[in-house]
Amino acid sequence: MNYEQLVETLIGIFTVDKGVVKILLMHKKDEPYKGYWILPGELLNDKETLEDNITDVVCDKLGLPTMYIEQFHSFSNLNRNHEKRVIATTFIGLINNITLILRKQERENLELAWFDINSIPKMGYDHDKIVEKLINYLKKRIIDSNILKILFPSDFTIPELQKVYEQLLDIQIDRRNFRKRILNSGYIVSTGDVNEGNMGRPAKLYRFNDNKEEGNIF
Amino acid sequence: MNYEQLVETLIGIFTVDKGVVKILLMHKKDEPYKGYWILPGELLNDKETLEDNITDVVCDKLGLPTMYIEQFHSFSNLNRNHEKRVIATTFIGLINNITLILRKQERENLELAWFDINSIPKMGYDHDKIVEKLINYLKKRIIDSNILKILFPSDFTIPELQKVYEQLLDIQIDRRNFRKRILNSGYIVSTGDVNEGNMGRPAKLYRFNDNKEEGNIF
DNA sequence: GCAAAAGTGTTTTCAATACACCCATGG
DNA sequence: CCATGGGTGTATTGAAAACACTTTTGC
Repeated sequence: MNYEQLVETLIGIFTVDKGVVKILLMHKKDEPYKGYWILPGELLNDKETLEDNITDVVCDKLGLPTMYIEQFHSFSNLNRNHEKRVIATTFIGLINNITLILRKQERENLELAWFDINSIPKMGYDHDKIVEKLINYLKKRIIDSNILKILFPSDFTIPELQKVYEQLLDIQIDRRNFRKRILNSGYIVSTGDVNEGNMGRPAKLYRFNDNKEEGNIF
Repeated sequence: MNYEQLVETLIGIFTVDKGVVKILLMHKKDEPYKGYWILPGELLNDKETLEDNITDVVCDKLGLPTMYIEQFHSFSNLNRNHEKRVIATTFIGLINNITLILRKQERENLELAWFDINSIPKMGYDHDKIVEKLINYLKKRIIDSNILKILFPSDFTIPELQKVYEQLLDIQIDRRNFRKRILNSGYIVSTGDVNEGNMGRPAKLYRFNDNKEEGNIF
């Protein structure tokens, strides 16, 4: 009986771009699954923790800034990799769009792309199932004010926030009631500025309140 | 660089006994950590999944009936085992007291014991930290009606249920309001029987409603 | 001046809270 | 008959839901 295992990490990195939730995927250039998309990740060596390893993936391999990372599920089906047995410990990463844009140009050579979570492309290995579970997990976590704070940096509008809610929770909320609830909750405060340049009346800008402790909105 | 890893599973099995939440621990009979308590578990071999492995632990090693099992966190600190590098994938198991008692006698030779989660004994390895996180996780999950349904089989009383709530969520709830909320929610239904033989007025017995879909109480 | 999107106010409804009293059993 | 624990009812309060109209911009 062999007890030695290969362990890999995989990460689903999410961001919000104009009210649309997106995930970062890598284009696979070699066989197997050439041309398919996969989650970024790396084999774990015996001198690093899972968390160190995934931080490496994010910063060194992908060239992204440090971000909020949370461990998710470990997948161990025997046939998830057809060549050898590999256990995957998966992570969820969250980054706001502002921080992201600053670094975007640095790695144009890497085949990375953001996908609307409602239009996931053809995925290699078992990554389609993993992505599906990651998205479901994000849906459950989205009511956490800390998660929202990470995805929405200063200067977001209430309608933008509402769009993400409705998308992830798959519900429709009355605009006026949404506004009232979120403002009364004390989780967000006005910055005093407005969002000009779009169609219609400019929206007021808000940011999450740092003085408010973590909690569930809704 | 070595990529081969030892992976173990560990499980925290919880039950509720007369309104007290308890966890099942094993007494370690050999060095290291002889005399300390540890979580049940086993090394993973390369022909089984993590879930198969932990089911084996529960059924074959511990002699317990099949139960509800959920994967929790994977721990990979380099020094969590001082002899060699072992990654632990942990699980939470839930079983109700009724099912449990039926099998209790079978394995009196195994040094297993149930501990009130407020009186955890001296634990080996990093299991104290793992137990703490498992308990915190259970606290968050306890509002899920499906979790409660597993822990409370048919014929529980409302005060029993309330005790567990107050214990885990660390709150005090007015008896009359608790009763109203839980009954109005539709999650539980009366069995028509009463719980005789104790001090005071006999309590009515309830069970979780199978026709009610999963949701959060409170 | 009109379409598009954002903002505001009022009434209703329902559930959570606070609170006091009565009931059934064992000793 | 009394101590112990369980069950019932009501008034109040607050937050969520339902609902229509006004404001600011770009074209």
